[in-house]
Amino acid sequence: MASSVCMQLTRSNGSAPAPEGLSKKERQELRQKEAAAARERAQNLAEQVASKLSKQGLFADVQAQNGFVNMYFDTADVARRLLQGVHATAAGYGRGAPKTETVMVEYGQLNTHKDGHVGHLRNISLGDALSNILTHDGYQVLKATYIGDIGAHVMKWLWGYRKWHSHEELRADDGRWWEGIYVESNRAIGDNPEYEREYRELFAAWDRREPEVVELWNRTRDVSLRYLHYLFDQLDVHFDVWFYESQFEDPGREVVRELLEKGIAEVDQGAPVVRLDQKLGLERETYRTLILQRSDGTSLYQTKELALTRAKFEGYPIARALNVVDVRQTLYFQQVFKTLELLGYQEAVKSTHVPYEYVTLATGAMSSRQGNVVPYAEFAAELQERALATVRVKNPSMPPEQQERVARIVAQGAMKFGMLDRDNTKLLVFDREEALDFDGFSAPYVQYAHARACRILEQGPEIAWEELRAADLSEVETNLLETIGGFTDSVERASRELKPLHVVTYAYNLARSFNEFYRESPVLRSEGDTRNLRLALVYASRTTLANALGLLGIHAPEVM
RNA sequence: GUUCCCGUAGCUCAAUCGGAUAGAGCGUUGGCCUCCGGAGCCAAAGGUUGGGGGUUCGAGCCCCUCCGGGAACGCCA
Repeated sequence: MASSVCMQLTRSNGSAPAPEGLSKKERQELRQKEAAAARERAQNLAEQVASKLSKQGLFADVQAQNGFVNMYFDTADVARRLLQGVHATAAGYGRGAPKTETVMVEYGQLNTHKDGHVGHLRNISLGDALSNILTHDGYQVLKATYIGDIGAHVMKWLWGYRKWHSHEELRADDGRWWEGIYVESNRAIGDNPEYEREYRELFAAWDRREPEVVELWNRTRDVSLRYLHYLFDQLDVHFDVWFYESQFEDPGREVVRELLEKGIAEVDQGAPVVRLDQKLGLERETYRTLILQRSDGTSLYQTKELALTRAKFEGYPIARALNVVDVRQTLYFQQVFKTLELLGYQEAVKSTHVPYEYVTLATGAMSSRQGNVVPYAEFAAELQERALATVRVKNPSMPPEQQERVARIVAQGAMKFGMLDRDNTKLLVFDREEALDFDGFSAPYVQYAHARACRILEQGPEIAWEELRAADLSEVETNLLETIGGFTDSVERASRELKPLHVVTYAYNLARSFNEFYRESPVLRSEGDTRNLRLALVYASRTTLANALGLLGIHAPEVM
C-alpha cells in the first residue's frame, strides 16, 4: 500500500505540460525520460519511508525495492500465533466476521419428469459452493431450490406416458426412463399436428384442473421427486427450502392481473405483455418486451418467476436473494426484476442473477429436447469405476467396502472440482478424458495432500501447542505458512465476488505448498522444537485443506 | 439490427483496486522411492496476453477500433 502512495506522489512533482511542436519521436523520448525520473523519485521516496519505518521497530525488516516498500514481519512470532489460531478455531478457521444479513441462494433448478445431466452439475456445484462460502464468510444462508414440476415439458411427458407407457411402473431410481419418455413425446408432438392438438388439450385440461389429469400429475410427480432427492443425495447437496413451479401458477396470474390493472402491462395479440423500454422511457432497446402469459391463458416460466421473487422476501427474513442460473437467462431476469420494480416491489432490487456460462459438448450445446445430453448417472458411474480401479491399485490391502467409500469420495470430488475450476464467465466444453483425470489440478490432488497429512498426525506424538518455537523456518515452510494464513482472504474474496473459483485455486495452491513441504521437511524423523513446529504445520495444513474442500462440497478423506 | 460474454504457452485454464520478472495443470524431454504413502516431488523447453491505436509513472486488466468464436433478443425453460 505504501508503495502505490510513493508512485502517486511522484506525479505532483515534475510534470510540466509537454512543450508544443515536438515530433512523435521527441515526445516519446521525453515521456521515457519522465517515466525514468518518476521511477527514481518513487524509489527515493520508498527508501525514505523504509528508513523511517525500520526505526520504529514494528517490522522485522523493511526494504525499498523498485519503488515499493516491503515490510517483513517477524516470522517466528507470526507463525506461532497463526498456528495456534488455526488449532483454536479448527473447522471454523477462515471464518469471516458474523454478518446480520440472511442470503437466500437458489440453485439446482431441476425438472421433474426428466433426468439430471452434466449441465445441471455445474449449476449445483456452483450454487452449493457459493452457499458454503457465504456461510463461512459470516452470512446466514438459506439454500433453496426451485423445481420445475409443471409446464410444457411435464404436459408432454404426461401425454406420452398416457399414450404409450401407462402400463409401465414409475421408476424412482432411473432418470433415463423419465428422460426417454420426454424425448420421445417431444419428438412425436413436433412431427404430428394431431399429437400436438392432443397435447394442447391435455394442457388445457390441466388448466381446468380436471381430476383425472391432476391425479396423474400428482402420482408421477411424487415418484419423479423421489428420484430428484436421490440425485441430490448422491451429490451430498441438501436444501433448506424447496420451491415448486406448480405453487406459483395462481400467484403468478395474480401478479399479471395486478400489472394489467395498473396499466403497466397491456394486451397484445391476445397475450399480456410489458413494454419495458417504453415504460422506462429508454431510447435504445435495453429490456425490450416481456411476455407475461401465453395468449391461450396458460402460464409461462416468467409468470411464475414474478410470484416466486416476491414470495422469497415475503416468506423469509432475507436481505438478498441470489439466483444461480446460466448466462442465457440474463435478459430474462433483468426483465422480471424491472417489471416488479415498476409494480413497486423494491425487493426486486435485492434479487441478483448470478450468471455462469453453460456446459456444452464438443459437438454443440446440450439439449434434453434433442436428447443429446450426458446423463448425470452415466457420468457418475464412469468416474466411480475409474476411481475404484485406482484405489484398488494404490491400496490393495484396504477392505472392499472402504475402497468403495474412498472411490465415491474421490469420484464426487473430481466431478465437482471439474465443474468449479474455471471462471463463471468461461464456457465449459465437457471433455470426458479431462474430467476423468485424477492428476495435477484436480480434487484428488488436494485430497491426497490431506490424506498424507492425516497419516503423519496419526503416527506422530501430540503437539505441544503452548511450546511452539518457530526459529529458522525454511523457504518452503515459510511459504506453506503464508499460504495457510491466506485462507480467510481467499474466502472473503470468493464471497464478495461470488466466485468459488478463488477457493478452488486456493485449495490447490495449499496442497501444492504442502506437498513441497512434505518432500523437503521430514516431520517424524525430526526432533524437539523442530518436530513440534512441523507437526503443527501439518495439523494446520490438514485443517485448512479440509475446510477449503468442505466449502466446495468436497469430502477430505483420511486415507485414499 | 440491438446487447452481452470469451480470445493469455501445443491443449485446458490462473493472474486480488491497474502494480514488481504473466503463473499452474495436461502434453513433451530429463531426473527423484534403504527415507512420514510416488494420486507425489525436482528440472528443462514452451509467451509480441487475437491485431492496431489511446489513457497512465505503470495495462493481460480501463477507453476506441478491427478480426475470430459463442450467446440473448414476443408466446421454450
